[in-house]
Amino acid sequence: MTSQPATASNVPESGTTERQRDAERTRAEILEVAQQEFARNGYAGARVDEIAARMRTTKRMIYYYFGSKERLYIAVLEKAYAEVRGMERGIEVEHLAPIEAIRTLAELTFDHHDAHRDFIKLVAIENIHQAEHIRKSEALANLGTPVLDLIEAILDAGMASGDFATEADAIDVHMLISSFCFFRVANQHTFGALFGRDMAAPEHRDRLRRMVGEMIVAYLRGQATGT
Amino acid sequence: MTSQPATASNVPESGTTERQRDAERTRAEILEVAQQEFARNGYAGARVDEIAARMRTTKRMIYYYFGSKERLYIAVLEKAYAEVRGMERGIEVEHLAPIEAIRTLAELTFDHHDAHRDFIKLVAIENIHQAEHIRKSEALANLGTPVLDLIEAILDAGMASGDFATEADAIDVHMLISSFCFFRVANQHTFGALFGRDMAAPEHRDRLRRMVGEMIVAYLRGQATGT
DNA sequence: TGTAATGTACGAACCGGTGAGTTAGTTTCC
DNA sequence: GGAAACTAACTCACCGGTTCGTACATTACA
Repeated sequence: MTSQPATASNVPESGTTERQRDAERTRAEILEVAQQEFARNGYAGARVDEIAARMRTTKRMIYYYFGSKERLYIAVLEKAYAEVRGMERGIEVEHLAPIEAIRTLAELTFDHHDAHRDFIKLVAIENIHQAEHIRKSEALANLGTPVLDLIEAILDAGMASGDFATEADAIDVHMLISSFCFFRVANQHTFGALFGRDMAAPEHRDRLRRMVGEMIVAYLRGQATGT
Repeated sequence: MTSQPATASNVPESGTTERQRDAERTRAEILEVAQQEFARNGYAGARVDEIAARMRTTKRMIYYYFGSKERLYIAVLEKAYAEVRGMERGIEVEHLAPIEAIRTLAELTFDHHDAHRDFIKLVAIENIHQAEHIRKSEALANLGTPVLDLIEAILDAGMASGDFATEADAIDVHMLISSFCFFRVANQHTFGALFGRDMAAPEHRDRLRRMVGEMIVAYLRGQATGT
């Protein structure tokens, strides 16, 4: 049996020794490097030796802390999703009118995707594997997202004020926004190769950022004139 | 040196012997199985032995026909993209009014993504590898797409008739439509695991199909009332 | 002193790729 | 028409590097 490290939880407790804090730092460093390696090469393509080579630690320590390549990968996923949740909880749009609220939410989602390329790649990789690893993690299965409540509130306010005419579901709206932001980052390489347009370039990025906001606003206003 | 097969081109010529047609069939079968294997497991995760095991041919023959794992993968990509182009050329919406034309195009794109899961996965995989294989293929680099002309025409007609108020770029519009359709299929597993909603289930699929049409129409009509 | 952390070296399966020879369809030549 | 020559298509056995994972000894710390 492989022994497990002392700190089972990710939260550093108050009564920790210097030794434990060192170990926690090593753990975090492994996760950092592993995230890059997995994002760059996929699960099967990632090399444990390569992760070890890019750090001070040895491969032995990776197995000491995480037990297996798969558990390391799951730990990377959990950390990445935790960061996303944290970011989502930081969004503050309650003070805005519904139209501006949803537009701002869309643009912040856009920025968030733009700033977290590795996370996007991990999600894409995980989907290729049919989310089998996410399902193995109790920390991630059926997690939901804080933004959903936010969207729900904006939608309700918009319908009440008459700004929105389209009866929409919060998850659908979340998907509509996410899909655009996700696609631009995730598919930038094939898109660039096929259409000769680099969607990550500043001028395109800014235009597409405005576009996602206008798109969601136009959709929710909807029903302007009948078909 | 490894010898190359007789048929350098993919197009079966008229003066082919039965032997060559047999070989062509074997080639096609390899591509079919390889597409599944690559789509299921990614490039690094795919096993040449596994592809061989699922057919009558041996691994040696795969190397005889395609030379290397990478060239086989590229051949799979080329075939998949060729099918997409063929489908896109089949779209007929010129007889429709702009609004209905763009809505129909969006819904057909939706259907197409829904019906070609393997292709979606290949694109996702290729993007993880930063499209390095697509760039290695002369057949695929800077290819463009027939739909772009179609969208361009619809956009022009819509602006001329006054149905559309939003000045939009054809590539942007294509991306707006594609991103939604792509995301629903590509990310269905993580989305399902996180939100407990199976976007591939019939009831959701039908609603989302309508949604993509309404979204693009709403966006192009746009500018209903100022901010 | 006991336990957590770490270094070293290695095992064993896996996996992409190949050398070399064989079978059988096609063409050539009389 | 048919034997001989040619070669594309195919089989079999095998290699060598890679890669995840671990056994075991050792060190540093509480």
